[in-house]
Amino acid sequence: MLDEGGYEALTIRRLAERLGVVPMAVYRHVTSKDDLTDALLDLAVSKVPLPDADIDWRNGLRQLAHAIRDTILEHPGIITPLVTKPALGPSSLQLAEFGFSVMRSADFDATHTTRSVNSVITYTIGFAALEVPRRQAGFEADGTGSTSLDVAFDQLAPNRYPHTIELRPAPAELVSNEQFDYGLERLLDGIAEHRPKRRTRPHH
Amino acid sequence: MLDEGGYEALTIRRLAERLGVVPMAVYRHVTSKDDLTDALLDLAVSKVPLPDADIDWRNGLRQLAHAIRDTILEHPGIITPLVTKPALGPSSLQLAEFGFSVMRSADFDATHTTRSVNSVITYTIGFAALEVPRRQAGFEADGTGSTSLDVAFDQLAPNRYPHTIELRPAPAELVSNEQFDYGLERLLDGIAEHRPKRRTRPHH
DNA sequence: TCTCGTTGTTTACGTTGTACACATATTGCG
DNA sequence: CGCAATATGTGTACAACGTAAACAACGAGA
Repeated sequence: MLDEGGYEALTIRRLAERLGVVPMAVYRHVTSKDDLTDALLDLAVSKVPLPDADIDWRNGLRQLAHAIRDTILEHPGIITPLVTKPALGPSSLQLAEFGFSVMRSADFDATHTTRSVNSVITYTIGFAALEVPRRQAGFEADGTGSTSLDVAFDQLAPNRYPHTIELRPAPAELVSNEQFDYGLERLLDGIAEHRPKRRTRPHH
Repeated sequence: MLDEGGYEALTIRRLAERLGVVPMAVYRHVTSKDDLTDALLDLAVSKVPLPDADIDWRNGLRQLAHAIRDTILEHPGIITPLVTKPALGPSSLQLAEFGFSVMRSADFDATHTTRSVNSVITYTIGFAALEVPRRQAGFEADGTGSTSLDVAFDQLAPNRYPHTIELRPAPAELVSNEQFDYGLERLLDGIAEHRPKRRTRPHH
């Protein structure tokens, strides 16, 4: 139901109807809607596929970020609970654990490791969260050619938004893989700058 | 009302009561609650203070990011509509316009400019969005010493979360200025790497 | 067969957004 | 000034929501 109609489509009554049961019957299995939402959130997070454990740090974080974004885009309805709740269940921590692992293997110290992993995950969730409603609002190219964002651009006062008008980012650009990758790679670039350079390289 | 009790506290009926008026009277001024929410969102965004226009690109983007985060933290209730709606009103575009301006002045090309500004804004909103519920859930240090996240850590299986346990990020760390700044600076580092180096430097 | 825990049902309450018809207040104009 | 038109406030009503409380059917173990 979450995937089909977003979070607003998930109601106890509709869920019960789909199960061929009376609304209150649901409450024998979950203590509240909040409880149900938490479970769904953790379920979605648990479906994020982790990259191989022996991957190098940069590819590891990159693939992790892509896996997280892909999962969110497959389940757009989880965004509302995702940004409304602390969301640090076992599955979430498993994602962080993977990031910690690949960075420690690459000799990053504790501080850089925790902060970098958190930054990558935050960027990823933030991007995907903002992306979903924009996709739904039809920023993607539709047949007619002009999107709702195009219309907004046409009404901009040229003296107040000179660069925006000159650049005029294509609406589809804002929610593209390229835009996501750009920010991710710049973040990884910045993290790479602070990787400790070892003098001796023990080869086993 | 949004600032006091979050988005859930904002209801037409309570708003009407505060105005000393009957609920339906509100609908003479807004066409729907969605309409009201949009207006509040744009109002909040319009309060983000823009840095000086002649600032260098890196300080400009940094101050912009901080201003956005500060504003969100002052008005935590806007997060839900912020991530639920496309949110590209005039005020939002004004923030992007500022970013575009400082980067074009620093000789970044069109592609790097749009993508970098979007990345910084996305990271900032994402960080602040995830930060607010965590602050409310009491990740910040409370008098007793142990937070809800501490309790979660204590229950982790050591064989599945070895690095997480070893690193054991302090709960307050996750929502700190330091964590935010770290990711922001790494992103800016990465962007700086792609700044075109001019051969000739016209000194005016 | 009887008991008891698990699951489903019925009814009900309070809260939400808002449609619709009506009443009043305010403003602009001759 | 007085009247008409517009702007604003009111009363009532409805459908949908989450869920508390008491009750009924069920299946498994003794």
